[in-house]
Amino acid sequence: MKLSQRGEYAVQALLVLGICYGPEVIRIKDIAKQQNIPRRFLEQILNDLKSGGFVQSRRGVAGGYRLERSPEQILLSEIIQYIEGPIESIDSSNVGGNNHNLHSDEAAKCAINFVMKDVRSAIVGVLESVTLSDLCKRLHEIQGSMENPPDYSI
Amino acid sequence: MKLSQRGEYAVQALLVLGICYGPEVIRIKDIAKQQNIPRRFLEQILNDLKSGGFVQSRRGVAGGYRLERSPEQILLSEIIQYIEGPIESIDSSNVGGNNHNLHSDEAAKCAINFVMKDVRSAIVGVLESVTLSDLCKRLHEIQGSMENPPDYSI
DNA sequence: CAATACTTGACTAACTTGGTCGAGATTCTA
DNA sequence: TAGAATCTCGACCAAGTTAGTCAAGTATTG
Repeated sequence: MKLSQRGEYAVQALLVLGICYGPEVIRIKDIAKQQNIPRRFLEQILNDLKSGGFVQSRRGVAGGYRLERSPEQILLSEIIQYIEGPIESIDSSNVGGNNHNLHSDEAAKCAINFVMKDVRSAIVGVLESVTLSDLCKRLHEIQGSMENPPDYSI
Repeated sequence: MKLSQRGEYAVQALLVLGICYGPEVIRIKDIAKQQNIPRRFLEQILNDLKSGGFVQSRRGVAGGYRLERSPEQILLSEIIQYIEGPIESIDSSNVGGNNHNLHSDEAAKCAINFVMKDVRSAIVGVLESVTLSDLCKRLHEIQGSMENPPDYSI
């Protein structure tokens, strides 16, 4: 279970916007530079995040992006499921209901699906428990530990 | 979170071998037919499962495959992690230890990794709780519900 | 008007996935 | 011992996905 590059970049970008959350807008260029993301690629991603209702944009010379909602209101599960596609696939065919007339391969697939459904629930459970705000706090902690670098001098 | 076709076929094949677990050996051809898996592709997969220590093979005219261990001793997590690659990626760089001298993109990736690590643990947790034997039982249940098909006659 | 920044969609190179194929090695049976 | 059945090994291939680039356009500000 690994995020695609696209997915990781998306969360990184939202993290930056989350940290700087406010009425002002932040330029693609700055996010790209700070997070070391290819600029043109990030354009695509932010555009996509806009369609997904995660960010707003402003065009023109003082343009840029900001979050559409506050970081507390954005679940990591939403972001990732939007960018990477739904984790909880809605197939659920032959699960829990009538399992009649299944060929033996279908029966096997069905048995496997049973546990994969649990796996997906577990994933979503973890991701739903984390907001963008939580991630921002975590980032602050990590950066906090950088503010007091170990003193190796005598 | 979805199994690759390869992964699903692998579990299906092991399920068949699990159901028929015993000293005798089962032919690729039969597994392929029963589970509707492309024969040549299944050859690859079973060969791979052999390298992974999941199955034994016998060559020659009465050849075939059987499980290397009993179904109770095979965890679903082992199978899937072997076929699909490790879920619990061992990177864990910058996790829990010294987070000094991280560039801001590294700090962000680190924060993200923190929660992805939880996700992976959750996945492995579910998969470790299921043995091949459990899956076989589940399959029996599903097939059991086929033995008494609904009677639509008057 | 010029500069800046987002917008849109086409394009591409590299990689992965799902699968096929041929030739060989091994083993059983007649 | 020949031949048939079966696994073994590695090359090959088509289609799809991923990561990323590019060009031309639109909107906004100074």
